[in-house]
Amino acid sequence: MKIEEAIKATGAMDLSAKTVINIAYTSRSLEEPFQAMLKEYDLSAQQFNVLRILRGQRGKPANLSTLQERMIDKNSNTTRLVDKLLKKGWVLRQVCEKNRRKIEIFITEDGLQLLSTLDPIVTESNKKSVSNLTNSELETLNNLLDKLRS
Amino acid sequence: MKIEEAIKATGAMDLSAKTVINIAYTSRSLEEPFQAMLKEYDLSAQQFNVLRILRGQRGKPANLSTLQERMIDKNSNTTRLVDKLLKKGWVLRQVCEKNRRKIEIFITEDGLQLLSTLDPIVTESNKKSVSNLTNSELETLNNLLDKLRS
DNA sequence: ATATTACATTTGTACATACAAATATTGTAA
DNA sequence: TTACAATATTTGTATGTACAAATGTAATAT
Repeated sequence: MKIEEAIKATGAMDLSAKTVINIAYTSRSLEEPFQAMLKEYDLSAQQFNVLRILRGQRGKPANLSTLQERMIDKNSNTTRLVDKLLKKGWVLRQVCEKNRRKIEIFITEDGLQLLSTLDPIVTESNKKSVSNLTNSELETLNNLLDKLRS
Repeated sequence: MKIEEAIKATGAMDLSAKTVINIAYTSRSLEEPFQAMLKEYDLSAQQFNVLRILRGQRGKPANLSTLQERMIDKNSNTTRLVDKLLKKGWVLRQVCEKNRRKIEIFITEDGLQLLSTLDPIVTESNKKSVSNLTNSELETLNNLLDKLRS
């Protein structure tokens, strides 16, 4: 469905506005079902994002600023986000010995286990999300988005 | 910048995952400065979205379910969102005479005035957001996003 | 050594969001 | 006409988010 119909726009939209809205709208339409799925595992999208970043560290700890830097949705309250993960036993938190201002955050075995359970579900969800486009179209789309941000 | 670099991914990402993340990431990168701009006018992105939908009604009232349906970010609490706009004098709310379950919401003159002030700023912001792409690329991008959602 | 500045995180506060339950109104069927 | 289901919105509660101020630590200059 064309974006104008999707949002039931009244008048003609200029190309820039249309594109900006299309990106936001498409993003939301993908996130909604994904977040609903995560919720069954007591995870928010942000928490999931943090767990994946921690797994990507392969044993190396991450501190809060690293997490913030890499998160898709930047948010000043990474502390409380990590609190939630800690309470559920999916991460560990300890003061860095070399620089006691820093906090080192690790993913736990339970956290890794949870991600393993989610991996196939997430892969399937992603595949389904983009199944209307061919690989070549997906490559084009990624290139355009990369260029748009550059 | 390629999305893998932007989020500092460790391993290779499959095309579906990459695309889904690219859309979310790009969307956020456009929203952040836009929301910061709106904030100077004491508006959230959602509130702005509602005001524009109401203007699009050209005098015809909208009820809550219409608003919800058309909003980019679906949200079950349109009531409270409208409360905020009401408190700032940008919308009016009255019970529908024909069906007293329904609430009719209108944009006020002040609300229209605010949007008029914002129009050129928003247009400029949108133009700047997508200035790295040619018109032809923008058309392609919109088509791909439309197709992805279809 | 002491003061100053920068850094990293936490906390307070206000606001936003999600979802379920409650309320009120309308339409329909027995 | 009463009861019941459907519709539209509001409210309660829990959780999430944004930003400024506070805290604690480290590095640098005086």
